Amino acid sequence: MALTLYNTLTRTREAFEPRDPERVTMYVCGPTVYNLIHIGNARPIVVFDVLYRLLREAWPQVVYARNITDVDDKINAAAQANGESIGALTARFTEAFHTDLAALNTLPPDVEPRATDHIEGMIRMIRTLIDSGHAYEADGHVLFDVNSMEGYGRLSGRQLEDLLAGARVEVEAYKKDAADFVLWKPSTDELPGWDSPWGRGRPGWHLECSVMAETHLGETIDIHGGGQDLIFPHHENEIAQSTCAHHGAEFARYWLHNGYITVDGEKMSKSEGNFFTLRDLLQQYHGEVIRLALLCGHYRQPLDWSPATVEQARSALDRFYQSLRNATDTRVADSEQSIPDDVREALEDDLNTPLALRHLHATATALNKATDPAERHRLKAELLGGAGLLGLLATPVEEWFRGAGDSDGPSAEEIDALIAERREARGRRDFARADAIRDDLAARGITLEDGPGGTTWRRSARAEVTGQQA
RNA sequence: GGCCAGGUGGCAGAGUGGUUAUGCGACGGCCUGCAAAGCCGUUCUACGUCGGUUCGAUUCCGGCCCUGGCCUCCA
Repeated sequence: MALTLYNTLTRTREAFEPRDPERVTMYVCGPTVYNLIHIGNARPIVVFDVLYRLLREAWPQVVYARNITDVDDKINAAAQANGESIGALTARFTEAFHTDLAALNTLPPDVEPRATDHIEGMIRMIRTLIDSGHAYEADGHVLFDVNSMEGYGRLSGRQLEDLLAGARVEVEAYKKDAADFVLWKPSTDELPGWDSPWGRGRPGWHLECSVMAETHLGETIDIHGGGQDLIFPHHENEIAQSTCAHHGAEFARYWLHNGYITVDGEKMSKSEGNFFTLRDLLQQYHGEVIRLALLCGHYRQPLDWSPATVEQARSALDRFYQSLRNATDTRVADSEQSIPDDVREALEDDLNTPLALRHLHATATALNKATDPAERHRLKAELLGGAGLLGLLATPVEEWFRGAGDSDGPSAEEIDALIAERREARGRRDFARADAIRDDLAARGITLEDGPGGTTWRRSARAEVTGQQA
């Protein structure tokens, strides 16, 4: 497989070659579980899910780790604000995270380590860093000494002097250098804490990822992914910790970062408040619609989120599903699905999902046109296989059309009865009655389609219903 | 101030040194009792701006303008 990936570390596209072809490793930064994730948080999950699927096509074993951060000051604050225990809060939002992601048809990672299960490893790594002169204890804290490391700042492309010049935060007096970051900090009795050689305390943010990657994937991992906003300081600091703790061994060979979701051109972020939670979006749209919306643009480009973005994704999916619905004459077993070369090649080219979708559209068009049974079978198998690599078209066709839109419309039983009545009316050539039934259903959000195999129906998209009423 | 992305047709969004992206939308036709879906065709002379290189640039180089981001928690 000729996979090319853009590596943030070198700022170039590179041919991907796993360190060990028998065991490809990928680590993606997961959520801090203190609230519901928003669509911006979902983007990397979906993007790297596609990469995971692609890698699994080419290599026998891919180990994908995605962490859960369940110790963090934001968690402490949220628990206190809710009057809820920290354990209950993190359990609740971990569960919510899993539920929301399942709706997006993402594969579970092979390992989902939790920070609180790795405290021992963190303490061990801190000790190694202190012993090797890369960390120091000061005022109850343990800090990483950025000046002890050659090449600090390489990933984010910045010099220590620049960091100082731009520092907007008051520098703690105990830091030797303003850029030094916390590995361990003291906890009060009320806060979560663990005993350590430096007293009862809790880990700094960046440390957990270094330790969990080491524990589950080894000292050197192939791919490390996350959103662009993690490049600095999070990933920069992970590199510092891991590289120094492993005596210079390379931490991650390919660094991948997805672009932001924006709203009206501005970055979506929790602190700005301009975000949509995935939970809310799932109330309005099928998970596949949201998934496709995320894949409509290249992963490294910003993606502006608006109702139009999602409606467009829905239209595209309707088209794909319609194509499948028009091809019920040929059955494709799961084992018969095949990935078209052009779709695979588009994804191998730094995950060019828009180009892959273009090929999928061409496949759908060809399927709509094809008359030869063998060709129809092949095209349907390719449409399903190609879409499957993107994690799409996973919903049974009838469920797609009948379950879409508002759920408070007429029931399937009522619709079927009306269709039967209408068929009878059409048989009598009583078109006035037949059309009345169809118009009545249309007004209630149901579209009828008379095909060679009889009449099928679909729930109209919400926007269409609104549009007709307006 | 330092650093980094990006500016493509009505919208979304790939890509390429010379030949159709694609989807959505709009318009016309075929099909249909009429529709819907599908198919065919058309539409918008698309590539921020000014120079340069070139036989030829949206595509390479440089200046400029604009937008967004990072330098602080953030996917």
